Amino acid sequence: MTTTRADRLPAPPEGTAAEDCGAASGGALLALDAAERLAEVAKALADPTRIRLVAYVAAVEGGTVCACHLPAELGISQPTLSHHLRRLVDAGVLERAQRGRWAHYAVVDEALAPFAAFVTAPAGVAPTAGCGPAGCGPAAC
Amino acid sequence: MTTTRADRLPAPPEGTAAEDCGAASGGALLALDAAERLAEVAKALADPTRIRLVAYVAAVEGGTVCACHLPAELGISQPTLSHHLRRLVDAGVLERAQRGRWAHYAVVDEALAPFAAFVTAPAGVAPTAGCGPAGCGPAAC
DNA sequence: TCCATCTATTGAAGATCGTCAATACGATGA
DNA sequence: TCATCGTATTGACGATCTTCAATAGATGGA
Repeated sequence: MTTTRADRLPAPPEGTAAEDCGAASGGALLALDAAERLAEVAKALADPTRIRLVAYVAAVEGGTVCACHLPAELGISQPTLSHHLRRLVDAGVLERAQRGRWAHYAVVDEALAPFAAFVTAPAGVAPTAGCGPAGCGPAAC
Repeated sequence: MTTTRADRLPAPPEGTAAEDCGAASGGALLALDAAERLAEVAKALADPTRIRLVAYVAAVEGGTVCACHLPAELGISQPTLSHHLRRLVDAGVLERAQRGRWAHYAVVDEALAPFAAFVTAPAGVAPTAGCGPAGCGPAAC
């Protein structure tokens, strides 16, 4: 049973372990639908190739993504590139404009903003912290 | 072939499409290892249950996560909860301290910071934008 | 009209993931 | 010492994901 850096965690005050479990009885977790939306963005980014694509699109003026060389640079095939771009568009992370033969992409900041807020301050998106029925936790469960 | 909101993307200037492809010849993508590290955090968060767990841990004073009620509240079994917590710890998103029978968790801000920076400003983590060999892009490829 | 280019889709295969039942392990209290 | 509690691990199953070969579709130029 592995233990990480225990010293990093504040020790709960003596005799208050049960209450430390959560301030409010019936404390709520983040709503499932909100969590699912955040998880969709995370899933879209849960691949190094897609991370690189988003970084690339964000950095390129005008957002043209050239399939002609990206597959070689990314070490993937053209259909795989198309698949990843599709995944990013489906998740709303990128948006796509077709101009003639060429597809142009842009990062959708509005799609990333809630996720950025979440990873910057995870507690900020949770409703009242709590851990269930009153009296839950060490010494009480 | 779906088209998203084309008007959101700036049209490249006339006659500059090729150059729009990227400013620097041999333009680099984000390094693969950097992308893999970012993708690891995204993978850890690519599940609504783990999103809720991280939000919960961040919100709870002292970070005690009570398995006694969380499975029911999350709609999962105790082994699945344990699995998810393990995934988050392995990814470095959470850290864990065992105190007697009880496990205490805390969010590792340092692990989330690079990812937060990435989703806040994806272009900021890419090296010089570019799209490969000089002259790449519409009209040049 | 035909050909080239850029991109998307389909199908398949292997890998990974989320889930739970069963079980195991360590800590604690009687 | 034994029972209970909180948590972890194992194994298995179904679902999802990543990949590429083959192919298709749209656009543009000759």
